[in-house]
Amino acid sequence: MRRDTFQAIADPTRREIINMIAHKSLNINAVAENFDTSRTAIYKHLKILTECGLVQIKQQGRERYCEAKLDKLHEVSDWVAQYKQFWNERFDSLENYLNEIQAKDKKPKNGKRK
Amino acid sequence: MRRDTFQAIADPTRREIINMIAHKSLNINAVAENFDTSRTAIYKHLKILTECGLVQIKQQGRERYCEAKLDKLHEVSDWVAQYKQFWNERFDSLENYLNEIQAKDKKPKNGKRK
DNA sequence: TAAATTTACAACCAAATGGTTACATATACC
DNA sequence: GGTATATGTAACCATTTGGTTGTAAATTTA
Repeated sequence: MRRDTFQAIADPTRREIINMIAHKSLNINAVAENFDTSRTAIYKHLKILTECGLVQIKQQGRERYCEAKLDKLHEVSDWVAQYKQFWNERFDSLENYLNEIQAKDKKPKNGKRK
Repeated sequence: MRRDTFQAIADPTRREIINMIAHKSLNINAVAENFDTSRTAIYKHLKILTECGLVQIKQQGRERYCEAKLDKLHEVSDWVAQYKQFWNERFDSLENYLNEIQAKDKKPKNGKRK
């Protein structure tokens, strides 16, 4: 079974879980309470997320706190960033701005040719 | 059946297809030749990608050319960007750099408080 | 027109996915 | 100790996924 970051965030429930615990660690029951599926179903999502390294679970008494470890999301960010030229709006204008600034600032030898 | 951008790019074969045709449109057979699975399997991936709006197919004689339409990837970019603070390295330094530049350049009224 | 090429798609299949219920275990609380 | 709470997990199920083979249709090309 595939277990990578892309597959992990493909499921909307898992994206919600990430969103939920990114702000504040929650124990497993607390996470599950925010959904109308069973605790077991959420537990399985959490297991997938831990297996992918996006969530870390820390025991505290009888509770397990789910903590978001989102470093791996940079893989997704990197992959998508390759194609930012294709939806050039916001991001593109940010980059253009940066390029302009750099041009003014640093006087690079050659222009924007790759 | 779910059919969204996140699910579309969850499959590594589909990510490869996107990569392949982002540079240059290819007809369906040409895409399939780059994989060791059947043409039918690739055809199905292409169907999913078109249903998600990431690929557009244009007929040209008996051939269909697959063209990448990657605008929708900004959904993924946006979602991931929320969490960039969590893997602060490269991206973070880019942003810091931009912030510094802006600070020098524009003298903003208030700092980085959101 | 006949043959080759390119695509569409039906029918089928094994495995993965996302869910359930039921039960076991571990810890906290009285 | 006994009970309540929090978690782990087995067993099961329907659907989706990603693949296959086989066949049909459309378009060139000879």
